[in-house]
Amino acid sequence: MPRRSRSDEPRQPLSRERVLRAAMSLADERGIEALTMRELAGRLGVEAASLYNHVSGKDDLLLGMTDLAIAEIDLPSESAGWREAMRRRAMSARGLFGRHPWAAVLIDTRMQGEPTALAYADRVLRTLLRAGLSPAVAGNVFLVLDSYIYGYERQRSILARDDGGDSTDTAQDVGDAIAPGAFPALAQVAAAYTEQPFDEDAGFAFGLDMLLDGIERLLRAG
Amino acid sequence: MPRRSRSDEPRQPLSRERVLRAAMSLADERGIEALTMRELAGRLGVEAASLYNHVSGKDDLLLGMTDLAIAEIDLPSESAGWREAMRRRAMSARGLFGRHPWAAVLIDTRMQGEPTALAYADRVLRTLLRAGLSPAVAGNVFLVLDSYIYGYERQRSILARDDGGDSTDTAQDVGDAIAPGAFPALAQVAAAYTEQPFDEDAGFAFGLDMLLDGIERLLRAG
DNA sequence: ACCTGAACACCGTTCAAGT
DNA sequence: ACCTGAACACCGTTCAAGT
Repeated sequence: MPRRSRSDEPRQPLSRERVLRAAMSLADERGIEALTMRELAGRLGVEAASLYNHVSGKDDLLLGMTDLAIAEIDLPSESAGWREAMRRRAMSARGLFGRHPWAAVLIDTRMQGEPTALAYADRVLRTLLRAGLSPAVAGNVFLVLDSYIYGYERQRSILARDDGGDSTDTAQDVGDAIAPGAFPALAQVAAAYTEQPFDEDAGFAFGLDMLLDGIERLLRAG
Repeated sequence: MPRRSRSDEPRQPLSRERVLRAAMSLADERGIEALTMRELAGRLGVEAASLYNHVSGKDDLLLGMTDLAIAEIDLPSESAGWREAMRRRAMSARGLFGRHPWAAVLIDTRMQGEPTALAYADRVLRTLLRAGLSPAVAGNVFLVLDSYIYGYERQRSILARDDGGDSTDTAQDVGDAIAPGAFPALAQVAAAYTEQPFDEDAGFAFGLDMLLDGIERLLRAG
């Protein structure tokens, strides 16, 4: 018995595009671990086996989602200075993580030599080379910046996961969880964030600007 | 029919400790995705169901491994200066990732309020507070440093994964994969690393020192 | 050309039964 | 107290059969 597609939407033909978009929605709403071939097929009004006509397997599905996610990151503008370009792409990546919480993990684990990723890397490296860095240093700077951008999102999501609440709740929880006097430095920091909530965007910019300052000094020196 | 334990080792009684150690060995040798309850049980000469007498489930197993991994990171020495202490813990973490390739991912996804993790955080924060940072800034600095330390390992492992070879091979591959003239900046950087291999440790220290410089300036200013 | 139905080889986990 | 055997509810994937 064919499952009817939901509600009154006209039954559209399946396509790779539709499968990938549905997978992104499912991952957005229910988390990446809820994304199974069977669940995804159900949402599309189809059996799991049918998906294999449009993606070659789950790996290919995740790869396609990764590609679409990367495409959502702003490419650094050609005209702006390198610092503004790097800052914009960092902030744009953070926006992406907000819309698609699974994106950081998937880009980490699934990024391959897809055209979208190569084009993105080329644009970033071109900006750094034009700024005056040698090719070897430009590559290292790219690696360092991405380490921080993706690493911060991972750390942030860990801290936020402890409970569904904001950073004040997390700090409160940490403060409550530890025995009085057991971890004084940790307790002191937790107390500070209980009074004054941690600003995730400002906290990100704090480290990013340290790195950008370091690059700027490098350019002035050499 | 009971599976005999392998070779001529005397059959030791199972324990949480032995289960965790065997899980770490298995993950070291065959990768974290090869770690299944059934496979682990087989290595211990036991059925999968028996493991549940010593760990409450796979989550608990991964959590226990994470805890043991964190315990392998050197705690910053009490006597050394803050910069030396932060540098040493960063390098110690990189050594851990070399011994246990799964550690970075697991610490990212599984770290919780375990005593080992809390003790570690307390020690790091104490060092930063003594150096003269306010509690709120110390927390932010901790977050920024860990973002970079764990983020670098993730990026590094992605680049190294393309092939089993070293960075020169990766650069060669990237150079070969792209059509001539398609991604000129990327090609230029790839060419540079084909001539002169990328030094992963130096590349890590490059970004780490930028952050430490930033913290140092912060301390001097405030 | 695309979807279904049924199967396969795998998971993590539970639980009564053994010792 | 600890291990086994067998089952359960899930996975991703394959493939002959339908249309």
